[in-house]
Amino acid sequence: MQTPLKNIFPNFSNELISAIESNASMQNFEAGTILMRTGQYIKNTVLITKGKIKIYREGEDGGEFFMYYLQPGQACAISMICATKSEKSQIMAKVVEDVSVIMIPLTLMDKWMMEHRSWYEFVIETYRSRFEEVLEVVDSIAFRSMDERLEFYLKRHKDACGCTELKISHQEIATELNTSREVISRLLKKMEQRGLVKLNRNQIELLK
Amino acid sequence: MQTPLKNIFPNFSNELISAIESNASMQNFEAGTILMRTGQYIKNTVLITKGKIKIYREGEDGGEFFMYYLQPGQACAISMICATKSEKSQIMAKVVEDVSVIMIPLTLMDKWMMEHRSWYEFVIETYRSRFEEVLEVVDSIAFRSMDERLEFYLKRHKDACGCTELKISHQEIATELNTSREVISRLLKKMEQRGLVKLNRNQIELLK
DNA sequence: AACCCAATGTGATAAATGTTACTGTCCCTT
DNA sequence: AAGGGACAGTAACATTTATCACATTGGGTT
Repeated sequence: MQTPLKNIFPNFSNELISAIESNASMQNFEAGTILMRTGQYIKNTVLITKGKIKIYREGEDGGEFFMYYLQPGQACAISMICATKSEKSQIMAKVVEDVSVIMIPLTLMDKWMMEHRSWYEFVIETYRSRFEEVLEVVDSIAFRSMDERLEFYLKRHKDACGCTELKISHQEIATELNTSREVISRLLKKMEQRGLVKLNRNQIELLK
Repeated sequence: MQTPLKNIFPNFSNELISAIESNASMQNFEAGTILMRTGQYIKNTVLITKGKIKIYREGEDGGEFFMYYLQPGQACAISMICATKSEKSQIMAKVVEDVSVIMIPLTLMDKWMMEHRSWYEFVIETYRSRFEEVLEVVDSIAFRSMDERLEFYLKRHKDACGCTELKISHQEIATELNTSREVISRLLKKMEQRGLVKLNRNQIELLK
């Protein structure tokens, strides 16, 4: 029933795959589970083999600002970075689609860096791609107004789900962009008038 | 005349210091120099031994959004991340105080990860601290209004210069926060009325 | 069908931020 | 000393975003 690890992480060496299989534990979580909260200590590095996780930055007032998705074949960069020093998490991770994850203890994460070239490259590439993604998020809030940010948001969700119909409420979008529902409803209406989307109840169809 | 490398990078092993001294080149740049532009290919990892560098994210419209400072004992995380794949720079780096930097070729940056534990730890710690700093920047723009962002900005500049008198124009602050001078002038005036700062020409004195 | 409730639409208004225009001040250069 | 230019103060107005109030819609439940 399980997809072989080699398929999900094609760049991992066979030795690394063996090491993972004999040392790491696989766990499953249902949609809605909070995998990690801001401030919690990180004890494992997390690899995703199935499902989807959303990463948020939490505001002091309870805001949940959407940062990025984690998907199969990816790892949580924060858990890698913090793992080496057992630091506190700076982010919140929420399961949005039932996931299977591989938990790798801190000590191994560090040890494998020296032993497995393919692990080293995977970690570095994870850092790089997440850093870039976060920089794009900075762009979107630093330079753009809400209508452009909304389009950016929708595009990223479309890319993540691989479909054109997003099942998401205006309220949820508003929360994740740290604005209010009314603003999102109005901007979506304008986008509909421009022919960019088609609005249905609990669903946004992306036309372009 | 040179401060020994060991003083600036106390955690580097003696072997690593020797490797740096025999392989890397030291260069000096004057204040105002653009060390790296967005889109340029990165050929070296940069360590700072003297002076200060500011890192910006550039907007399409020419905006220069301030991200963080680089100071002696630190390295450019982007140059490390991108170095391994010779990627394009996602940021712009401007010298703000005459600097001396050590340029480390791509190949060595990567090679040393395996050979020198202290280099490995330095690189990982650089990633971690920069990632955290960028997340704080995200916070400031995602959750806070301009007056709080201004206070955050001033605090970071105070920390970087280690003094309470910032020599900076309102226009420069406005550019680096991607807003307009008038807004900054107004907010600074309010801060002065609240007793947080004292305003002089080309200088802002931080009182608290 | 009658009802409930979450989701959405929309107008009115407030607050924050951006823009324009103009003034004054200080410093440097000539 | 006179002129020019960068810097700063401020008023008036425009735009964007946030907030409040309330209406409407549609799906599910009883």
